[in-house]
Amino acid sequence: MWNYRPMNKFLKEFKDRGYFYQCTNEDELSKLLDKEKIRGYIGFDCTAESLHVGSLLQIMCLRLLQKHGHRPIVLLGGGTTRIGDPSGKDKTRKILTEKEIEKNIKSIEKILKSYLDNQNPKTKPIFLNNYSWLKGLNYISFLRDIGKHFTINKMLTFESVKTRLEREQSLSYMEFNYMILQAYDFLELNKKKNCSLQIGGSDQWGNIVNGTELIKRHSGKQAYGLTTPLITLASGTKMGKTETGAVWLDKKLLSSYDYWQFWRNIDDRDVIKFLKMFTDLKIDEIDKIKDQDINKLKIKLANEATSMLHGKKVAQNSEQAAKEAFSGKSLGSNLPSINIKSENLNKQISIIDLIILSKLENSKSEIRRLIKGNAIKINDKIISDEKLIIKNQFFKNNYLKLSIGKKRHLKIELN
RNA sequence: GGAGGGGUUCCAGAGCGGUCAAAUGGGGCGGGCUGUAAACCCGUUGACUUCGGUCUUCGAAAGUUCGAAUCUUUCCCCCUCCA
Repeated sequence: MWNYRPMNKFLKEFKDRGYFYQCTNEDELSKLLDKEKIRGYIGFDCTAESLHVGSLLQIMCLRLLQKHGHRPIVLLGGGTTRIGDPSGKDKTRKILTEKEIEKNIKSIEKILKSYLDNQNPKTKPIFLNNYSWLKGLNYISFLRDIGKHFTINKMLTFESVKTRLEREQSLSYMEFNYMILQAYDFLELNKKKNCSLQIGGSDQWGNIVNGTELIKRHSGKQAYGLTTPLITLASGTKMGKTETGAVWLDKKLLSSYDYWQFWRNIDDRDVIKFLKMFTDLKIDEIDKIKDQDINKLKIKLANEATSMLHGKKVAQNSEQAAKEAFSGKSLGSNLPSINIKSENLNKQISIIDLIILSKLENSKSEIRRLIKGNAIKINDKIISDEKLIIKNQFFKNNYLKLSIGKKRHLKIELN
C-alpha cells in the first residue's frame, strides 16, 4: 500500500509483548507517538495496602513508556478511592478511612518507584494524587462545566452500571459518579500536565473513553486510550495465588523467596507469554530461547521478575535457596527464617507448638492432620509423632529446617 | 402495592425432628506419579483433645421438645413473577 507507515515502536512493542487489548484511535496515536514524546498515565486504586501481581501489567506499561522516551504519570486515586469504582463489582465496597488511604498511597508509591527509573529527568515518573484537585471541587461549577457533557442515557449503557441495575443491586449516586470523576481526572491531567494518553485494564475501557470524550468536548483536544487484556492463566484461574495467598509486590507481605517461587511455579503453557509480559528480555531473545528446557525458562522468568522488584542479589539468593530446599539435603541458608528464643526449648515445646510459633499454620487440628499425612519434616526427616518434643539436638549450628509439604520451608534460628 | 421462592460449613448445593460437624461437586490442603508443571489416582477439609471425647456452627433473636439445620413466632436480607 502506498501510504503504508510502520507502526510506532512503542505501540509495536506494546503489542508484541501482549499488552494490547483495545485502543481508541490506533493510527493517530501511532503518528503522535512518532512525532513527539508524550505523557501517559495510569491510575492506581488505593483500596489495598499494597499492590499485587494483578497490577504488574500496568506497571510494565509504565516502564515501557519510559523505555521509549515517554514520561509516565502515576495517578494515585486518593480521591476516587474515597468513592469506589463500581466496575466489576457486585456490591458497594467498603469505604476506607482517610488514614488508611493515606497509608496505602505511601506504600504503593514506594513500590512503583522501585519499578520505575527515577533518574532520567525526561522520563522520570510524575506522581500525583487526584485528591488534590477533587477535594476542592465546587459542586455547582463542576455540574456546569463537566456535568453538562455527560448524558444519563449514555451512562446507563455502561457495563458497570448496567449489570448493577439488571441485578437490581443498588448502585449509589456516589458510585455512579465514579466514571465522571475518572474522566475528569484525565481532563485535569490533560490540561495541567499535558497528558494525552491513559492506559488501563480492559475493565477500564468505559471510563477511559469517557475521559477522551470529555477532553474532546471540553477543550477540543484529542486524547487517547489504551487498554490491556485481562490476564488469565492457562488453567483458567485468576492470576495471583501462591501457597500462602495473594502475590504481593512487597516483601513485608510476601517474602522474596515466595515471590520467586510464584514465578517458578507458573504453568508450562504460560511461561513464554509471561517472559514477554513481565521481563525486560528482548522479544527476539525470547523467541530464540523458547525451545529450551521448560524448567530453565521458569527459573529465568523467576529470576528476571524477582530482580526487577527485589534486585538481582535477592533473586540469586532465592534461586539458591530453592535449589537447596528442593535438592533436600542441605539446610538452605537462604530460606526465609524466623528466630525463636532458647527459653522456648527449655519449656519443652512440641512440634505442634513450634509450627504454631512459626506461623506456617495456625490450626493445631490441621497440623495433626498434616503429621498424619507425612507432610511435616524437620531437617528433611518425616515427623510422625505429633507429640514430639523439640530439643536442642534438632538444631545444627543453631538452625533447624522445618518443612510443610514439598513447597513450604522455613529456617528456624535459635537465639 | 399483590403473589410466591429462598438465606446451610471457602463456593455451589442437598438435608427438612434424633443415625448431622451436616450428602455431592468445585476449590484448598496433603500424599502418590512427575519436572517445584499439567493431567491423573488416593486421602483430607469447624476448633480443641490426655484420641475416650469435649466445645462452637446451618441469616438474627426468642420459643416448642428429652432432643432442632430441620417445627413455631418475630426481625433482617436476597430472588422470581404480577401491578
